[in-house]
Amino acid sequence: MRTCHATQGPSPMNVFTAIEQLVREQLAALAAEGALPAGLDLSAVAVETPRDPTHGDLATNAALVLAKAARMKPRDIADKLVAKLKADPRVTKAEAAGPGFINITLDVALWHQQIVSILQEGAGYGRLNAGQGGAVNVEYVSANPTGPMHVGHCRNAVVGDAIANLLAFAGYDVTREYYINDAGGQVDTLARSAHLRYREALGETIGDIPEGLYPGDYLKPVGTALAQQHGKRLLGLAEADWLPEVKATAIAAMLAMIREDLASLGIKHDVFFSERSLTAGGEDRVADTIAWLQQRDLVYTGTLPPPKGEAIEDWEDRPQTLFRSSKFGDDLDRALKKSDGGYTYFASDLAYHRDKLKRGFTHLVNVLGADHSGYAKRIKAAVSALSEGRAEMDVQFYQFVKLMKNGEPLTMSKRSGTFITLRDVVDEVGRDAVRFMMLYRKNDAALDFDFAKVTEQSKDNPVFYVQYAHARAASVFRNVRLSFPELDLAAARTTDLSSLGDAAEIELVKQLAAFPKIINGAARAHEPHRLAFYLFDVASAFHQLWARGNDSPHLRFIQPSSKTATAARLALIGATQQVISSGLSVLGVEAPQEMR
RNA sequence: GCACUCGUAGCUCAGCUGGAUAGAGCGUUGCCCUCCGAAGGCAAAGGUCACAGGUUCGACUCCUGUCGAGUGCGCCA
Repeated sequence: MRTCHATQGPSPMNVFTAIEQLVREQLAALAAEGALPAGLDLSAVAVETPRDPTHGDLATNAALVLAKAARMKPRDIADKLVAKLKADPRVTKAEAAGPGFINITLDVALWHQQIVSILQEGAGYGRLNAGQGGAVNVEYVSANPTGPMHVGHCRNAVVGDAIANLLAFAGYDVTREYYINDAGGQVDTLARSAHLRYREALGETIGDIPEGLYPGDYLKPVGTALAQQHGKRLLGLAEADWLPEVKATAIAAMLAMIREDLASLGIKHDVFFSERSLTAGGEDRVADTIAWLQQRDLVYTGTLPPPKGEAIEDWEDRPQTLFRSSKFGDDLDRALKKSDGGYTYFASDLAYHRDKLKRGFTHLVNVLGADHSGYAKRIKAAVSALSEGRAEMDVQFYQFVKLMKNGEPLTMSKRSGTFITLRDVVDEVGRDAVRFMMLYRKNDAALDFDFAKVTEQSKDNPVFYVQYAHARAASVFRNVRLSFPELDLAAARTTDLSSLGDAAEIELVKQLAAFPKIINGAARAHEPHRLAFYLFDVASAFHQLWARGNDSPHLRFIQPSSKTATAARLALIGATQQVISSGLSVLGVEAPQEMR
């Protein structure tokens, strides 16, 4: 996929893209002169900030990556390119170094322009139009509607929501979707559990909840509601007669609860898709899907070998309806029908994903817990078959969250119904802290979530560190009115920035200039944690610059003796605030003006 | 047995499409508030990137194997 940093607006500029473009232009010029072979693949040519600041502002690997295809020594290419780059007025220094890197030092005015561009673009800075090719569907949470959400769902919810935000920010047309598993045996169990609470609400003593039913207190209100609605009418009915009604009521109640839980995290899905709807209303879209696959010879009747691991006691070697998923990279073909004749979960999922494709999505993202990792190949195979190779499916897995308190693990017991709900966590530590902590880790890394640490307001807790940078910046804008009542962000936007030149100031601008690159990479990889770590780095650069003012008064932001210097620094601070607030909003975290 | 994910500082973790001397926080040691918010900053110490091969100008990153951890393996969802 091509990287794309295209932006809207009058003439916004990004240092990275501008210099990358310059490098490509000069490589093309060299090719035109015959100094380089024509038709070289430039896709691997990159411009990045070198780790060692003595290597200049930017570096390109162009000579290194082109050497082989061009059949030239890296240093020879580098020398030719250096000569070209030096001729550009924006470049003050260019030299070949190491194995063939080209280190570039830029006119400081370019960094100043970067600040102006960020302020010009405002909330649009960092937005891309990388996704103009197609619509993307992000399916996340999809918890069974059998109870309140717990911490495991929490990570799913936050990661999925951040991926959706990220893709939207990168220019994709995003739909956030929740698949309701309301067709299987678990919702029947829910209905039976609710029926028990119904009898309880009518005065019956029910004693211990039988093994296999859901014991949680959260079903008591459902029982009460059923009693109010139906009186004793349901008591006389056979299970087959009361079950559908009770089930519908219970599922609706559970979904309402789940929506509230999600809302407490600031999450709202666009579509709630019911599994049951696939086979309701006189149609059977699962059968339709199987028939569609059958026409393409992707379904057959056969037997599967028994699993090699632990022996299955009631293994029965029977012929069954199978989907040829092994033809699309899966290890085995997969069953579509159960021995009782009903569809498997996977069969429904095939129909569901066919529906997604029919709705025009070309990119599908699914967020699942690590316990479903075995499902990935299967569903990818399904999408590949159903879209005939035209849509791509990515499954993001996350590891489980270990809840801790002061270093001690908190155990949850489903039996007793005393698990820790998502709501408990949000109520105790707050939405922002929960969201940031869930995102401050790679998805597939295990996460210890310590209540004590997450509520602590210190550097140990990256949420506050980043938010504090934003609040500190806001306080400068409040304070500046004392010295220069007429100075504000609008005034700073058009000011002369030539007074900015300290290494710490330019370092911060470099960080800010990388924002669109970070968005692009994180969106493409579906890895929101990259953005969280980036924001930590921006905050760090800002705090460092701030602290420089302690020892060097001339670096303080507010310079009572110089209005232009103060205005220039306000521009830098304003740009920093913009990046932090935009980035945090993608993560779904507030950017506070004040944190006292 | 097979598949997926992972193994980086004492601890918890980053490391972008393969780039230059592998980074951060915590913890440890020593510093910095008469001064824009110290919820902050500076410095020191701390590494066989699990192990062994391979690919190449170059490997924490890609390939193979070994060891170790987690997850899963018709008809649950």
